[in-house]
Amino acid sequence: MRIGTWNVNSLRVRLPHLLEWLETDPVDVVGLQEIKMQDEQFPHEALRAAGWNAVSNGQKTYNGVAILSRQAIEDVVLDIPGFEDPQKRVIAATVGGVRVICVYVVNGQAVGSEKYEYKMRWLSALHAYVTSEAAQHEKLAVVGDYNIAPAPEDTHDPEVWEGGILCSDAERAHYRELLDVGLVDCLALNPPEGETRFTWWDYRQAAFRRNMGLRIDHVLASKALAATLSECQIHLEPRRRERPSDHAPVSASF
DNA sequence: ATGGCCGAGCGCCTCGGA
Repeated sequence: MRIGTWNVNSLRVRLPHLLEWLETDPVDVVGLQEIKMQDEQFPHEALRAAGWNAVSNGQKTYNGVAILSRQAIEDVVLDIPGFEDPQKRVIAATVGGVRVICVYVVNGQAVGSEKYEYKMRWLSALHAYVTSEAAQHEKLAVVGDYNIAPAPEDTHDPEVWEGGILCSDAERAHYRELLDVGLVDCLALNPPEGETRFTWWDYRQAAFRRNMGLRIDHVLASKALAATLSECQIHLEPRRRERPSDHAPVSASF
């Protein structure tokens, strides 16, 4: 099974890119982030016509997540149970015996800001949720836009990024805590062969062409699942298109 | 050209993104 993740930055704008990518690359399940639309607007028909089932947890303008699968989608849970949050950032479902949690982690804006404090609280709640899910599902994948670059080499310029937002010690401690639940960072374990380790590039300053990026989109897999990990990919084709998302899709094969 | 982004909305500026 190949499991993917992609922050599409508006599904309305990116639907043609998504359909083309799904046709080109043999993923079986994919988590989407920043769909930026309500569930009523979700393009179920276009996806179904292309052979995809989908469940979404959407909201207007901001955030919004979804899971797409060729196989049947079961046991859907929205949000982090027990954590009060108006922002739609989490959706979970079971596909082919694998529990998949799709997350759009809070950005946090600046270290020490109000949004950063929200990010800290949010990550604590995610940790509790993932701990509980890991206890119930041997095969678990937690995929998404984590808005955390786990290590200095996950930024194009540590001089600029170290200690700042996405790279602070507290954010990285939260990330390690998730791994300590018994999850493996698939891209870090099995880096794809190719020109980059990054998954996001700013729209400004020709950052993609110059490979000035960050590795912030991750596929985390439970040890039982990671034991069968064969290949990871960062799909650069969609990032090269006209009017791209600023994130590239990432996938891991099990 | 060493750079000056992009999506959304009660839109023509502001917010949020990372």
